[in-house]
Formats: sequence, C-alpha cells, structure tokens
Amino acid sequence: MPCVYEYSRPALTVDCVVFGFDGGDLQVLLTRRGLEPFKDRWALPGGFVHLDETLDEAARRELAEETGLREVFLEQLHTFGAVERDPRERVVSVAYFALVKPTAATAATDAAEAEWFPVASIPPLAFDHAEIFAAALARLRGKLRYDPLGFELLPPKFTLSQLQGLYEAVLGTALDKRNFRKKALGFDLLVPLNEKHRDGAHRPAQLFRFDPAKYRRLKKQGFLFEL
Amino acid sequence: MPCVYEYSRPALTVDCVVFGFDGGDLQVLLTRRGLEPFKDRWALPGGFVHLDETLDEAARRELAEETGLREVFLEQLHTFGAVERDPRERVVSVAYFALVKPTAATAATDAAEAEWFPVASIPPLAFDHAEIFAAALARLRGKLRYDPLGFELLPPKFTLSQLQGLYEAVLGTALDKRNFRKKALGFDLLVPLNEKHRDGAHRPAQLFRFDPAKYRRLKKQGFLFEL
DNA sequence: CCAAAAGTGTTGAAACTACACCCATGG
DNA sequence: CCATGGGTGTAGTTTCAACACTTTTGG
Repeated sequence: MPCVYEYSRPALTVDCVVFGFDGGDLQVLLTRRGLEPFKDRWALPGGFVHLDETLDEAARRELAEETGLREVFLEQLHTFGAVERDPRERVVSVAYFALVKPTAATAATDAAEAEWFPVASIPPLAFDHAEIFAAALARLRGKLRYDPLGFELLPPKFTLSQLQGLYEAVLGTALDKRNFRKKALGFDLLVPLNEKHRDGAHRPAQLFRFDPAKYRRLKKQGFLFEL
Repeated sequence: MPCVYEYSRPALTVDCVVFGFDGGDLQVLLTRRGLEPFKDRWALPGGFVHLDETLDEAARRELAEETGLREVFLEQLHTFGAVERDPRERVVSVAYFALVKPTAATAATDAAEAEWFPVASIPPLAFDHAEIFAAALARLRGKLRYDPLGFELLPPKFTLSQLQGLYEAVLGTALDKRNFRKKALGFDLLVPLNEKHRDGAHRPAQLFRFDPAKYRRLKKQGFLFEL
C-alpha cells in the first residue's frame, strides 16, 4: 500500500537517444518494451534515476544495462515534464543524446532487445518518445555545424569521404566535395595517417584522425569550428 | 515521521536565471533566502514542482510568486543533478533562463526580497546556483548571435543604439556602429516607427520595433538570423 | 581497359572589416 | 555656439559557391 509520499513528488527518469552511423544512414537505437504500458512497443532506452547517482551516471548506467553500450559520447538534451506523458503517474524525464562509433554500435546490436533503425523510418514509439527523438535529431543537426560532434560517429580512423557522407546523412543535403575538403582540412585538426583505406576497385583513400586535444586548445582561445 | 517513499526518489525543483537590461549593464534578478540552509544568502528564484503542473508552468508560477514577474520569455536551460547539490536531501533542479523587458523589470524590484545585480558583480549564491548562473550566461551569449533573443530584453520600441548597447553588454565587446546598423537593418525585421526617441541635448533617434511574425515566417524557410 | 571513388584549383560574387565626417537637438 | 549622440558610404580583403578533369586501384 503506497503512502502519501509516493505521490508528493514526480518520479524521475532518464531517456537516451542513441545515434549511430553505418556509412549510409543515420540510425537510432531502440529497445522493445517488455512491460505495460506500451508493452512490445519500441522505446528509447532509459529508466529511473537512483538517489546516489547523478543524472549523467544514471544515463550511462541505463545505457549499459539495456544496450551494453559503454564509453559513449553523452550530452544532456532537454527535460520533458508534460503532466500526462506517462499514463501511470507523474514522471519527469531528463533526455540525453548519445553518439556511438560503429565498432561499439555493432556490439550493441548483439545485446538484448535493442535494434538500430534509420532515422527516416522509425516505428511508433512509447510515451512521448517520438517528441524526444525529434528534439534530439534537431539538436544533432543544429550542433553538427559548429561543433565537431561528427567524429563521435566515425571510427577513429576515417576518410574525408566518410566524413562528408556523415555530414550529408545528418544534414540531409548534398555537399560539394572540393569545398568540403578544403574547409575540413583548413582547420588543421585532421591529421593524415600513414595508412590508406582500401575498399574495392578504385583508388585507396587517405585515412585521418581527429585531434581533440588541439581542438580543445583552440576552443579556449575563442575559435569556432563550423563546417 | 517520513515513510520510506520520501527517500525513494529525488525532489524536483525549478530555478530561474532572470536577465534584464537597464541600458547599461546586463543584470540578474536574485532573491534572498529566508530559511536554512543558506539563510540570508542570495539565490535564484525557484521552488518545488507540483504534481499537476508542467515544468514550464512551475517555473512561471515560482517566478510570479517570488518576484511578481509574469509574461516573461522563458526557456529551459539544463537540469542539474549533482548528488550533493542540496545538503538536506537529493534535489534535482530544472534550470530556466528568462528574459524580461525593462518595464516588467522595474515592477519586479518593488516585489518582495528580489533585487537586480549586474552580472559582473554577483554576490555569493546558495547551493550550486553560481554554476547555474554561469551556464545561463554562457547560453545567452551563445544564443544571442544567431537567435533574436535580444528584443526580449528591450522595450517594444527601441533605437538601434539601444540594441547595439545590449549586444555589447551581453557579448562584452565593442561593435562598429555602421556595420552593426547595416546588418541589423539588412534582415528587414526591424520596422521603423513614426516616432523618435528624445533623450537629452542631441539629435533624436529613430524608434523601431521587431517583427516577430515575419521572423517566424523566414525561420521556417531555413533562414538564419546571426548578428 | 573499364568502372568507381579519390583527389585537386580557379574564378566571380558576396560578405566582412576598417574607417571619418556631418546632422539635429537641448542647454 | 557647443556638447552629445544619431546617422551615413566606400574600398580592400576575405570568404563562399560553383564548377570538371586526372589519378589510382581491382576486377
């Protein structure tokens, strides 16, 4: 029998919008609900915040538990507090968005009831998760332009074409190859490796890595990224 | 005697970072705490979220109760969830930032224990409110550049010099008068009024108003503001 | 030798920066 | 008539967008 205190404050959860990139499409990781309400519907991975953990910790813990993902890029998105967003009782949810590299991404698929969906064809979602997802996608699109988030979705070594493909997939627009390369290299944040990417019957591509330390140094001096 | 449920979930509050502009400095509205902990310290206005209100509603209600402010521009900022941010018990706080026009701002001063402080000289704050304030200021600075937020801090009728002064106060840099005017007028979002601003022994200034409807229309077509 | 993606420069247009003087008013 | 802030244009530089062909490889 619940006492009055159960109803005196909202429940608090975290939900994660996890993005991945397979080289073609931008994707999102969803889990299938095992319980009512919305049993068998797809939903964002997430769960209740414990009293002894921060919000970020809760998000990481839930991600690990439900999808097996660890060490992902995680950033708080927005807190959703509509009164009726959960039919059972008042639940406020702190939403996060996460970016995972392809290596980690494939590991996640092996786990439990988690599955990747291209963002263009998301199934119906539980609760207000469609709204949360839309907010996350908008944020990713907006931020990609002036923050080097993209590298969190690529393997540590990547080609310029892969980088461009990612920008095109996320922004939904075609980009000019020469202009893109000029800009991307102009920042001096991509270091060429002594390694080529061989992939099929054509000229092999130069591999690069992103230099995050240098980026942080530049950012402190009021530098802007902007691709 | 509290039952176990009191401790099974964090308490949830909202806190508001309210900015105003007096023509010279960017200011923040603080309230003096009447109770322990941090009794007599300055703090951000805020309070507990009720079960039957959204987070936005809670923020507006608390603002009205503690400062008398209504009809302000309000936007969710970030949710703060450090485990020890409140010494009494686990409290998670959804922070908002608010922008108020000078007319409303003076009304607020008359109210209760609320007072405006220039952002350059904020007193010590309760809890983690200094951190919240810093996040709000950073967000305001960042967003001002590509979102027409500034008009929420000016009276409905304003001169270009007032607008420029606001940008300079928020961004902390001097701007070139001619370039600023060119850009500001170039968007075609400022409509000149048949009215001048008389103020002292010099040429009176043209008054303008911002056209929010037109802005929304342009934004839908993928238009970017950026001053 | 063919298909397929990698790689590379230039040019015209637009936007940005820097900069100095006259105007209208109140006292 | 003087002090004060309002208001205006241009030139040099930089950045941006558009655009097509050669290179390297595997099959």
